Amino acid sequence: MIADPAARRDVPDATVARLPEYLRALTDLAGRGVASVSSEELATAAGVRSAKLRKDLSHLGSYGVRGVGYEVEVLAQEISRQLGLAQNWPVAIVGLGYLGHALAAYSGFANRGFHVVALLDRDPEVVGQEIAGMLVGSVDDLEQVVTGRGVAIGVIATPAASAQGVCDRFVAVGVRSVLNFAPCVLSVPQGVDVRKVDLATELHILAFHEQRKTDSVRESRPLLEVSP
Amino acid sequence: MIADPAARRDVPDATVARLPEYLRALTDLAGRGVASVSSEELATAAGVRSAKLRKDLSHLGSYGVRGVGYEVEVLAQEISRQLGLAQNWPVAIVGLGYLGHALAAYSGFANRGFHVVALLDRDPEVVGQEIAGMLVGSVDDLEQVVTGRGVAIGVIATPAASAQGVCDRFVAVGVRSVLNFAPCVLSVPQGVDVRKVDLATELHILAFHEQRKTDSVRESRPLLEVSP
DNA sequence: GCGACTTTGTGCGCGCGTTCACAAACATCT
DNA sequence: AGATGTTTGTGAACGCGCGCACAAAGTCGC
Repeated sequence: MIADPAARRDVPDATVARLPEYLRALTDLAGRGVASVSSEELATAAGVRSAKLRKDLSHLGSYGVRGVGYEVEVLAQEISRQLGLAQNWPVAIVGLGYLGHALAAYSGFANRGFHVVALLDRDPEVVGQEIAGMLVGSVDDLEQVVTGRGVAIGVIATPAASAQGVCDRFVAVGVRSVLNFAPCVLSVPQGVDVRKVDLATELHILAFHEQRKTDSVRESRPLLEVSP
Repeated sequence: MIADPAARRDVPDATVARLPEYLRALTDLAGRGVASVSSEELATAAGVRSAKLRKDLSHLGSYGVRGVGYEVEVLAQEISRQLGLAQNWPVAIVGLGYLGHALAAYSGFANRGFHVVALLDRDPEVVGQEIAGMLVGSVDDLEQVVTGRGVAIGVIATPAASAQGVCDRFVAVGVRSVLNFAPCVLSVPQGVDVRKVDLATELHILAFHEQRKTDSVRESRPLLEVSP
């Protein structure tokens, strides 16, 4: 068995944020039967520059061969291991509106190191329904379900008003990683990680740049002009 | 009419990315009848430090009063204007699986400066259905719909295999802002903005940190210990 | 076996973003 | 009106991350 390389700690956040994309690109290549890639090719597939990719990978250790490139399977395995996807993390989803429904049915979870072990909702109308082959439970049983099924990551897809309450209950029973889709800020004690995804935020950012584009078109006439 | 303040151009990307969150917090405060906030309070509500908030706002101009704070309505109006939300951007959503469905039904769009004007899918089974009060059209009519209804922002919620094709057709008819939910990299010509949201990516990042936590717990015994 | 070529891994400089700390500006109280 | 207190706006220092450019290390051809 190979011991952990020296470069264990200290992977920059910016690098960690890109590792999933590298892994996706590698899985894609492996699926098409590609056995080896250069940093240039992989970088293109992942939408970054090759220098950035190489520096990112160097933080994990040295898994390439100079003059050749990277073995797709080996590198995918290593990134997967570093991200901790060997463990098939048990995930619970709370709130099964349209978004929660989409998350429960998302194959990207099951296929990529995660296992949805619980669906919970407050609405008695929804509790008892079968979604994506799983029975929806009551949010009243949150503590019991989280503890019993060893949930490590909690996903909140409730309305904003309920989000903090659900989060608090997650934290109280030991969940230290929360993915929040509700449009609100969650306050958590130290040691708990919260990541937020707001669909409207992304659109707002696009709108900002779109406005700047149309503004500058109005100022200087030429259409479809590339910058000098 | 008030002329645009000097600080028009040059809003840093990092600041733009936070403006939507500030706007959400302000809208929240306004809804609760709050008329004035300090940078400290607003920063807490938005999940950032007050110094960062003030520097961000300073890029838009000077809308606060020293010794008092910011008028909620005024500031919300200004951020809204800067983000270009006065225009109610017409949005088209392609791909109405569970995720597309969720996006179409998401009230955060309609209420916050966006107007979903078209839903398109490839599956004849889905075309003709009514989703969120709107009839689903065929993706074959994409060009006609985009042009006819003046679509400015395209949302792609198709499987990865179809995403690039849809994107190319968007770009060909003049769409320069694309929001991509498909797990793949889209290549676009210069001048077109693409933002990507991958639900699995966020979970992967959480998994990485979660693994580091459990690793360090295994190394040093104490449970639920705060750092010194 | 040796030279030419290819590709990785990385040292270094630069630019952006964050944070600190404080002066300027306004309100309030006496 | 002047003193005191509060909060904004910002100059300056710091740190992180990105990109360049190259040496190191391997392959391939002869």
